Formats: sequence, C-alpha cells, structure tokens
Amino acid sequence: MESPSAFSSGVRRSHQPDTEGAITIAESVFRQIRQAIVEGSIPTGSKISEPELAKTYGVSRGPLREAIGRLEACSLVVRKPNVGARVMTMSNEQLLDIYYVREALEGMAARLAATQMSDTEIDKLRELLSMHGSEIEQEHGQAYFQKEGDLDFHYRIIKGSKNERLINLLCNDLYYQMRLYRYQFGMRSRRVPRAYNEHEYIVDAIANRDGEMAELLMRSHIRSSRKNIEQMLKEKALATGSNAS
Amino acid sequence: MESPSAFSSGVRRSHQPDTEGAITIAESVFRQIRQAIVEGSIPTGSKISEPELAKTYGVSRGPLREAIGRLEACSLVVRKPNVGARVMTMSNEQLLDIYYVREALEGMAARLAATQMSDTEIDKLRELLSMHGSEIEQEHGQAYFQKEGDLDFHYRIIKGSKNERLINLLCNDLYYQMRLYRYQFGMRSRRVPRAYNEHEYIVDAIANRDGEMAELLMRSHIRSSRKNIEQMLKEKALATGSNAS
DNA sequence: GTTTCTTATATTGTCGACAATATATACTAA
DNA sequence: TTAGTATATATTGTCGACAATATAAGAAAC
Repeated sequence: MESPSAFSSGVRRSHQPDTEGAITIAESVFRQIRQAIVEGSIPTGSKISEPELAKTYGVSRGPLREAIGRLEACSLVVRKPNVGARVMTMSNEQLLDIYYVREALEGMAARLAATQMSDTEIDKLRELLSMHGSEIEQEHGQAYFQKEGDLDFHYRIIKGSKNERLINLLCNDLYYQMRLYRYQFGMRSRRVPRAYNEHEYIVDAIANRDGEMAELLMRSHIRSSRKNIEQMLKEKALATGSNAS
Repeated sequence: MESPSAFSSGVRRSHQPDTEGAITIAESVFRQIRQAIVEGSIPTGSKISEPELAKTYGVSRGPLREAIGRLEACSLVVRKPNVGARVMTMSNEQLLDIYYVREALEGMAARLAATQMSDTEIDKLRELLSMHGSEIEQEHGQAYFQKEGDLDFHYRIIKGSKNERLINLLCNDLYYQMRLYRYQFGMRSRRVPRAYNEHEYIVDAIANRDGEMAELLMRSHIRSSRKNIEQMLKEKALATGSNAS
C-alpha cells in the first residue's frame, strides 16, 4: 500500500523491460507478512487464515498463497495440506538445532571472510564494532543485543564470505527464524560484554587473514551462545516445574 | 501419475481428517518436475513455460505455479518477475560454493551422528558400506558413482545427526542441486577407491563415538572432493581454451 | 542496411468462482 | 450424560478468465 516504487506509477514510456525492481504483489505481501511475524504482530503458533489476510492486505488469495509458500520455504510457517498454515512455534530442540547449523555455517563464513573480505570492508567492520562498544558502555549492554546490533556484525562476516549459497541460507532463512525466536522467548543475553570481546577477536583473526583461527573463534562464539541458552532453558524448566523433554 | 496413495482412491468413509498422506496436486507436480530436472529430462538453462508444462502434466496453471515456487525455493530454477523461470545452470563458482557449504554442514552432521546414531544404525551403515565395496570391485567403481551409491552413504550420516534443520538443508536442497550438477557436467570421479576408504574411516570414527574425529574426516573427505573438481575444471578450461574466470 | 519506434503476440501476474476437504454444530442412540 | 453419527459451515485447493508486462514482428526514418 505504501511505498509505490518510483517507476511503477505512471505509464510505461518505452518497451524496455524493467531490468531491475519489478516487485510483484506476492513478493511485497511476503515481505510484509514476514516482517509482521518476526515483530510478533502475528503471534507465534497462530493460524494463517487466507481469506482474512487477503482482506487485510487488500489482495486476492492467489498472490497471498504464493507469499505463504515463500514463508513456508524459509520455515517461518508450517503448512498442512488441506488444513492451513500456522506461524512456526520453535521448540527448544529446534532452536538448538539451528545453533548447530549456525556454528557450522558461520564458522565456514568466517574462514572464507578471512580471505575474501577487502581491507576496506574489514576497516568498516572494525568501525561498526567500536560503535557497538561505545553503545554498550553507555547503556549497559542491553541496547546492543536488543537493537539487533549483534546481528549486524554477523551479517557483515557472512556477506564477507562472498559465498552466495552461504549468504542465502543464513541471511534469508536462519536469521529470520532467529529473530522470530527472539520475540517468542524474549530472552536477554547475559553475556553481552563477553560476546563483544569475542567479536573483537574474530575481527582480529580476519584482519590477520587467518581463516583457520577465524573459524575456530566464530564456532566457539556461537557454541558459547548456544550453551548459554541451554542453561537458561534449563533454569526456566526448573522455575516453571514443567519438564521439557 | 504412478503410486496413487492407497487411501486417496475410493470414497471417504468417515469425517476423520487424512492425518497423513494428503498429497496435493502442486506437491505431486513439484516432485515430478524436480525429478525431470535432476534427470536432465528438462535441460539445464531451458525456460519453464507455464502453459506448456501445465498441459504436459494435465493441471491448471495454479498448482503449477506453486510447484515452480517450490523449485525456486530449493534453487533448482531461478525466476525473474514478469519474465519467467529457467532451470538453474550451475556455474563453476556456484558448484564450489556448494562444496564449501557441504563441508561445513556435513562435517557437523558427522560430529552429531557420532553421538546420535544408534548402534544398530551404525551396523546398518557398515553393511551398506561393505556392499558398496564389493560393487566397486566388480565394476571398477564407475557404476558406484553413476548409480549415486555414494549419496546413500552421505544421506545416512546426515539423517544420523537427528538434526531436522541440517537434514532438510542437505537432503531437500543441496543434494538435489548436486545431482543436477552431476548431470550437467557429466563428470566421472577418479577417486572412487580413495573415497571409499575415507568412508570407512568416517564410519570408524562414528562407531568410536568420536565426534571431533568424524567431523575432521568428513570435512577432509568433502574438501578432497572439491579439490578434485577444481582440478578437473582447470583441465577442462585448458582443453577448451576458454578462460573460466 | 541499420536503428528506432510502433504494433502484435505470447507469457506472466492477478482475480473471482467452484470443488474438495476439514472443522464445527446439531442430532440420535445408548 | 456421553458417544457416535449426520448435517452444515468454513477453509483450502484448483480452475478458467482477465490484466499487465515482456518479447517478437513489422514499419518508418536516417
């Protein structure tokens, strides 16, 4: 509804194809719903009613279904034939599964980034990191993670790998799921300062063009994050008394 | 066309939902096209004409488009808005990209399999492996590679990780692309015997419940495979005289 | 002869309607 | 009252038709 692309308005003047842009309704609705999901506007586990959402976004069921298909492709919704789609609810096991995948993929990304990133890219990464550092001092660390600054850092390294497949897997699929989880569980990390230091070490390794070390550090970084979450889940299970298998 | 699920035929007798099966036309046609692509029946790079394929499979364009969407999700086709879809053509770079991703993911899979696979699963894996061994002796390894027996082994270990996300990524996406590539380039591996031995070492590590070692060996295995391919690509480039960047 | 613009054709994207399936409601029987 | 069954309703899956865009064919200008 908002943001009508500058070219789509008005009449096409020539017969040259829209070499770029060319946003389709299905794609637009897909992005909107995805945003709504990771923000929590559409609650976890809730049913996706096609007629309802179609009316909400003012489109027909056709493109809407295509949008749902894409959401399913990145695991943000699960769909049962003839029944419908629900927003994914992430079990503890699924969350940990994702961390193992991240450990493997981002470790590789760091290794590749150490050889693929340009010097200027590394400089900019350092800049970003020091910016985060000052934010942490100011706001006692909460802002850093809350505002998804942590993700920025990881994104940069992933992109730095210059491996298209790796980038797609992590940035288009896993990281949206991470954000969804973050909403679902609403956890605050207690290890912000330590995580920040780990980030610094990783950048150092990349700057030294030491791929082996960069991978080790990145894997250790993500592994620590996973163990932290495992710990929190354990405490949570004790607190509620409910036994999570 | 074949394999009509046992329940879908006949009249529904009760109002219980089809808790299982429930195959939709879109899903069916998706699988058929996917098979056709990895077999090479639909050539690499060829355009996917919606009206044409709809007639071929005897369905409307609706479910066909959904099928194409799923093919796009696993990168078997690339789609440009308002233009259409083409079967993916894998560049050398893309192929190598995939190998890096495989190295990371399957390495992790082997690590997890070492702790997650049951003893009987490991026994069955050994069985499969020795079967492959005898096949290789008989037919000098070509059949082994051609019949994709190699993939069986990797599948087992991936499944053995018991990590749903890992399994999905590898088995539903990357491996179909690998098969497509195998058709596109029609390469024969020269390192079947060596690969077989590497497989044995990997199983040993898993049987010893040594995840660290299993990961190292699996990564080395895939890395060797990649380097072999890099070598072949280099030779190919020299032979044709065309310079691949 | 080449290039540019115009027209025509084909394909993709979108829509509304119908069919098939699942879920909810009402009813009957024990 | 409860279990089971039959009806009614709602939702999903599929279809054919229309609109928008891109590609191909043809005409005009240089």
